[in-house]
Amino acid sequence: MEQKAKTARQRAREEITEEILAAARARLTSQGPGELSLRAVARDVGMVSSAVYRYFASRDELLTALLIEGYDSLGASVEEADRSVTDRADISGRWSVACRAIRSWSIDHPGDYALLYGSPVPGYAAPQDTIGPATRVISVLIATVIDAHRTGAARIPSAPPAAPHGMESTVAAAMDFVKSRDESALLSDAEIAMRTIMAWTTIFGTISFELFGHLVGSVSDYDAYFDQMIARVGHDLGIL
Amino acid sequence: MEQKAKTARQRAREEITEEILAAARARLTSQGPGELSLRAVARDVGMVSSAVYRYFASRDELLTALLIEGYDSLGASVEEADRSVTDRADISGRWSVACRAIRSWSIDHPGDYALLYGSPVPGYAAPQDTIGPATRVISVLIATVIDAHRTGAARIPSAPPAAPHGMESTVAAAMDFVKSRDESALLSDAEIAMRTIMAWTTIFGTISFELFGHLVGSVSDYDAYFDQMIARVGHDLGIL
DNA sequence: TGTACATCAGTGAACGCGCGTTCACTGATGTAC
DNA sequence: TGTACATCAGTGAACGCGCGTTCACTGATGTAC
Repeated sequence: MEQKAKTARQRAREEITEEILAAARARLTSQGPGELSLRAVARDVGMVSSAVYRYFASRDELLTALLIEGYDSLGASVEEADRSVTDRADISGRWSVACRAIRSWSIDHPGDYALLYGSPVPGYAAPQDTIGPATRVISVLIATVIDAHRTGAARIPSAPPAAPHGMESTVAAAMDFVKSRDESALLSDAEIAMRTIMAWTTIFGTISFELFGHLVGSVSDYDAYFDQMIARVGHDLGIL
Repeated sequence: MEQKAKTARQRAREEITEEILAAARARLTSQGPGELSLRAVARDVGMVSSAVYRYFASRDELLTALLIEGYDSLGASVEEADRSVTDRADISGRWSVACRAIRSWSIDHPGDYALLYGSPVPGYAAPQDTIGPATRVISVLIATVIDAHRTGAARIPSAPPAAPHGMESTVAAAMDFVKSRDESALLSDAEIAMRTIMAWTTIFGTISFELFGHLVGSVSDYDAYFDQMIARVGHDLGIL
């Protein structure tokens, strides 16, 4: 399939596909994904609406491509941020850099963020292809947690006295997920798994609250708040 | 303004206003708020689309009414749950009952939840009238935290070593909010304020992740997970 | 208690609009000989 | 290297649709005398 020289047609196709996606993503900034209009996107790109059908079979297929591109873009940002910490034993550095990368990307791509983490588009069900890209962020976080325990830098958090008993089955899915990726079995401690999911949820909950306007009366300095938050979440998780 | 006997007209107006709102809320379950169609709502109620304009001046006004109703409905549920704990010194009981009430309401009203806590409707800015109702939930949580400290049942959480210094201004808005409600100044400890906002954010972050499908591969038992989560969040906050 | 007028809920037609998708077409690009 | 045919990107018209909102109207309800 791989050819030495791409034909002009192939090159043009790839470029225009990207142009359409870029225009659609730009539209998402001011419009919800449910209202995303194929005709408007076509207009932005400078083509007639029917021409888009040479690239995407339907509006839903465009949405799917946007979802995948979005998860991949966010995932790549976070992975790159993590990789930028050359001292791999610097768990604290890796943690804050990764968390901040999530937030920075979200602020820079509010439209994509709403598509990925806002209310789902009614009548649209994301296909299987989106699952892989969607797990890239949590995978970086999990890897950091696992490394923290490998190097002995982490405590295993203890369940608070008020917590209900018997938690293994609650987070079993997460532990299976980690095991399936053969990341050793260190996350097989249920308490670590629990706290990792909580951390992940809190990070995105914070970003959603910030972007969707729920922190307006409560937080004065979003940057500072986020840094304070991830320090506490990392601490509660046992890695800071 | 208050009259002894309402006229038939007045009674009908109130009832039909409620019918329209109920139909709109039902629509929100299967449609995003951005796609909410006035004509569809009118059809559901059994009137012609123009008749709705006797009750709401525009689609935006309908949305505003739905927002207020939604926040009030959620707020009332949580307040009632809190009130149901007769032993006011039972902080643990009040905490879990209130948190569970938030989740129960959300699961029972997924459409309203998406309207309140999902991506904002593009091109629609919520007016001032929604602020009051929107603060009812956090007010219940804050009251519990304050009572926990009043009765001496709570610890003041300490900032983890990794946390950046100087946090007072970060959560100043929240502390002002509490002070303005004259709930004594006990939340004026910045660390408590910080942890309270984090708890609030985590609770809604969890519900959003659950309802929007992000926990599918990670959590096996949502009920159990939620209970485990609020136990830990309450502990981290110092009240459990 | 009865009449005259004012208020108001609901009707139905109409407005101008943008939407997703289909289809027959034109003309440029690519491929086989 | 040149020609003949196949592939494919983009056009423009058309389809049927639902939308928010306006408007003149009818008939029921409410109010003042």
